[in-house]
Amino acid sequence: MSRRNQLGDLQLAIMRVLWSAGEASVSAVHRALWDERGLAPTTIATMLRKMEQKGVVSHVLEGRKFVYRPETTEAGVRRSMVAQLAQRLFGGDVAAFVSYLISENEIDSGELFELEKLVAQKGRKGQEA
Amino acid sequence: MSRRNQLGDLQLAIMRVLWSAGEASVSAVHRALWDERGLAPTTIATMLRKMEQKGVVSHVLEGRKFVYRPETTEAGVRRSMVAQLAQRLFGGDVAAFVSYLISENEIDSGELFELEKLVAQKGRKGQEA
DNA sequence: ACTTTATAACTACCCAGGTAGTACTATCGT
DNA sequence: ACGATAGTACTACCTGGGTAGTTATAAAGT
Repeated sequence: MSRRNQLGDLQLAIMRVLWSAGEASVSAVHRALWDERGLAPTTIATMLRKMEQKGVVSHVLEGRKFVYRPETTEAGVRRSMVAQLAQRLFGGDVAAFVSYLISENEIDSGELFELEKLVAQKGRKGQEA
Repeated sequence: MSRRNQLGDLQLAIMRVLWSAGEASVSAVHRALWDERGLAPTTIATMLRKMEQKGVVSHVLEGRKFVYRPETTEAGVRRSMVAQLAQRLFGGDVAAFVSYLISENEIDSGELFELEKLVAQKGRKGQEA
């Protein structure tokens, strides 16, 4: 569940297409990313092949084209990638990570209010257990 | 301030040594990381050379050995790396990032209490402005 | 049937992180 | 003076992300 879910930038972009579409052919992915990246179709195809070897997508043959499906969830990828950064930067201490984010970044007060509620809620849940 | 501060795992480990010691020779870094990694001294030396080309460290000749100094701060590196992940995963929305972290990860209630204070404090500061 | 066109496979690069051996040089101990 | 030691430089290799050309194949149009 770990190394597998560490994705590069292009891989993430491709996964986003697959997650939102459910499944997509190479050319569909290519079209979806064309404006944002302008890559050659073969680049997309190569990347998808590499990603399949890695296990994050799979394909089925449909007519004469490959239709790719995601084999990992967005939540899982987020979890792994965040965990890895937390590990790298804060020795895995997520709370330290969060407090760093709050203190070092500009978060507007509306967002902070939402966070306050979220933290309070979580806090109560923690108390129950 | 961007690509430069994206560091790999070993690079981060080396930087931590330099940050905490202020400066260190190759062999000092090697010794400091020996238990944790067991790498060859030449590996450390090579990495430091690569890091110097990148601009994150510099060296001065002291006697017959190179003494390396960090040329970037821990805060800067954290900022860049967190920003990059926030970009990759949440389109740069740090608040979304934080709320994700709080909701999806196990943070114990003591830590949450601290966070609550921190958020409240930040909230007040935001109100003033 | 023959050409265009779509699709996939293979191959090849580049870059950066990571790992380390080998070669050279200077210094140090005897 | 000479061999061991310490230190750097150079070179090489592996991996994975990223990018794409070239080639093979199959389908589809005329």
